[in-house]
Amino acid sequence: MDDEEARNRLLDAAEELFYRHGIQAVGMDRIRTASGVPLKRLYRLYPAKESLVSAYLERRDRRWTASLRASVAGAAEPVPAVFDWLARWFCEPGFRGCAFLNAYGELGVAAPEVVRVHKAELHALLAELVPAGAPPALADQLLILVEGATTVAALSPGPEPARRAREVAELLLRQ
Amino acid sequence: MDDEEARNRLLDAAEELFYRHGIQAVGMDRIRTASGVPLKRLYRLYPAKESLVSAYLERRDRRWTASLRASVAGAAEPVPAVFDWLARWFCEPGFRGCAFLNAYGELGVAAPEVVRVHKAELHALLAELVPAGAPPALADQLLILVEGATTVAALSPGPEPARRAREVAELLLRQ
DNA sequence: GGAAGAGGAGAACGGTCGTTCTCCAACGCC
DNA sequence: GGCGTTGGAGAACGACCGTTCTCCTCTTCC
Repeated sequence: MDDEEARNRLLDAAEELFYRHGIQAVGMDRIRTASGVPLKRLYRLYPAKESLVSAYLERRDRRWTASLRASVAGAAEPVPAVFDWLARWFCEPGFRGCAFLNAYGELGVAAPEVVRVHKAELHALLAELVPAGAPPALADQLLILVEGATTVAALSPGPEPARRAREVAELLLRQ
Repeated sequence: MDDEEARNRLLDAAEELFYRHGIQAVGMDRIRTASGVPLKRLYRLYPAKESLVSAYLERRDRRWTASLRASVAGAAEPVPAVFDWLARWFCEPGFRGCAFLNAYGELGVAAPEVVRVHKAELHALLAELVPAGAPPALADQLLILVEGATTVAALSPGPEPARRAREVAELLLRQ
């Protein structure tokens, strides 16, 4: 097992455990057990828990954003496509809301920078999708719909919040 | 200091510390110091940290819901009044999003029951406010707007998310 | 084959957690 | 005043945390 595979295993274990149970509830020893990577190597690759947490969120941010962009890129109607993508996300087993918001709620000001970066990226992505002549507040309103659907789905998973938000978004686009 | 005042001091300290720093980050000793209530009495009134956490959230739920209901009760347009109330909440110093969602994100399935109860109450309150002839999905959509505005404001406090959500809600009501 | 180094397994360390216990001062009752 | 009870202050306890260290087993190079 080379360092790259060790990193993958560590991030897989960290993502599974941190997302499901929260960050403070999961100890480094549990990540060692789940990943099979010895503690010594873990601390060589990630010198402290904080850096493992940041790496977990950064990898998740890259995958999440890339998946959403890819799904929207080929769509005839990009804004509704965002909510269709959300509906599929909400149905994934183990879905438990936005990992970045969960981390921010748990860690507050101690949350890693990538939380803010992730939300700024999402806002920028939505701003790219709105038609050229639309009012500038439209991207903000779409962001509220995306965050609201995600939050509602966190407590009662399933595609319905995304469908309801999509209806509202289509109404906004027709205005 | 009788038991009732001790309880008030404990819940004040718990609310301030748990909401600001998260639940797991705050130890019982810190609550003792902040409240001035001795550890022995703390454990007589709340036999474990878990019960103090539940009591903190339950008191917050009662105050939050009562304040929102009172503000909406006297309004000519109840639905927009919800968002005006949100705008004032988002401007309070130390605002850091919904305490119940933060607790759920941190504790997951171990979160106390009051988290679910709080969200069900909010949905029921919104369902009372929609006009009689409105489509049944309207309350769900308003809930998405409320949660979305709260979530967006958690990361960048201020009244704007509530104003943007209010515009969308008014558009929904006109449909 | 033997020396030297890397890497793994897991014990150990200091600190902090939730919770309990010890000790003592203050008070009511006779 | 003497005595039993209550409650406060804070030490103590066992468990677990993040992190480091020890020890041993392999591999590699000559």
